[in-house]
Amino acid sequence: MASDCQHHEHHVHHGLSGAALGRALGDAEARCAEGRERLTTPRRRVLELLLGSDAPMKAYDLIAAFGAGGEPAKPPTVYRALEFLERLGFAHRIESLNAYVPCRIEGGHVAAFLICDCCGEAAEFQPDLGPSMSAAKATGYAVRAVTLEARGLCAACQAG
Amino acid sequence: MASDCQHHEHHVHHGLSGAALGRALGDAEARCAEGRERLTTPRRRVLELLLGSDAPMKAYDLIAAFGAGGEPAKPPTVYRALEFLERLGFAHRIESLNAYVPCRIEGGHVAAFLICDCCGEAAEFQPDLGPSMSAAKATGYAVRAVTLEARGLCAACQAG
DNA sequence: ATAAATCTGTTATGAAATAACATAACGACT
DNA sequence: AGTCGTTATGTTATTTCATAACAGATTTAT
Repeated sequence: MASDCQHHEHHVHHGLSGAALGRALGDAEARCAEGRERLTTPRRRVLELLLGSDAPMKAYDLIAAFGAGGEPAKPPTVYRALEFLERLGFAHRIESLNAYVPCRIEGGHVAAFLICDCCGEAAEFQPDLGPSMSAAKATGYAVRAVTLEARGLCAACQAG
Repeated sequence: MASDCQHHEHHVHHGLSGAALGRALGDAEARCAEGRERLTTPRRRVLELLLGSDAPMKAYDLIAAFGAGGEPAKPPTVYRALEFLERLGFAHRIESLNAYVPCRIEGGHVAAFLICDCCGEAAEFQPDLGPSMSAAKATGYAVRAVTLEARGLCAACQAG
């Protein structure tokens, strides 16, 4: 997390738990089945950890939290799971944080984030990239993926 | 660099040398003087390496290339210089590559890049972020900095 | 059943970045 | 010129992030 702030009371907590978490995992399972992909144990576990978190998680946070009894995972276990989750659109990597979040937006989309430098929250949103990318088209580039990360202060942290 | 391609003949080479490099360094020196900042020896050397390169450079590329006689720099030397160059707008970090480029656009601006996954070229351009960021405004975020990185294939690598 | 493909477990290593503290250079002021 | 506060550098060590390589297990299709 960034430079921890004092406004956490004001913050929406994104982490899922209980039935909501179960439903999200079930949805993921179903979407895997459609695509002939397998939500195996380590993949499911990493997704569960991401969905349960209120903030982006670092790879080594996931590694430490992986085991039910507190035993850490080996790094490749988690990195492979993250690779899978990203490929299927269940998770996104936030480059400027070296951290990961579960996807919170339905449907195929460009991932874009508003990241609070004070409390560490990362809010996913859907940018309208049409105008930005028309400049790119002119150069002849064939764009495959776009990363957009905006750093600043969330409403709660500005207020505090 | 990415998965090196065979089309390098088609590519524009961005690296400066000779008089052009000298002019660019002189400009930087002048801009520093205006802002009461100092383009010291290690800072100047790192900027020189970036300006002379045809592609984004990794920090450890810079570390290895730093010494005139082939002696590497110590990591903090280069990381501090990069921090300075970014702060003054002389260089940009490309998050999705862990690499750095000299700034190639005049005036204060948002840095955005088109990155070729084949040849490793990174073209800086000026995005129109108005529409994308109106969504952000609605959430109450105060945005301080924006990173936009588009991955794909440049014109030359599509052709080849 | 068996082959091909995919996924996992494990060891080890490589790459990227920073912490901490000592020393040196600069700028402003008297 | 001296000296004080500030800014920059030098150096050692460590931390953080990520992947290579290969053996073994599991799944899927035939």
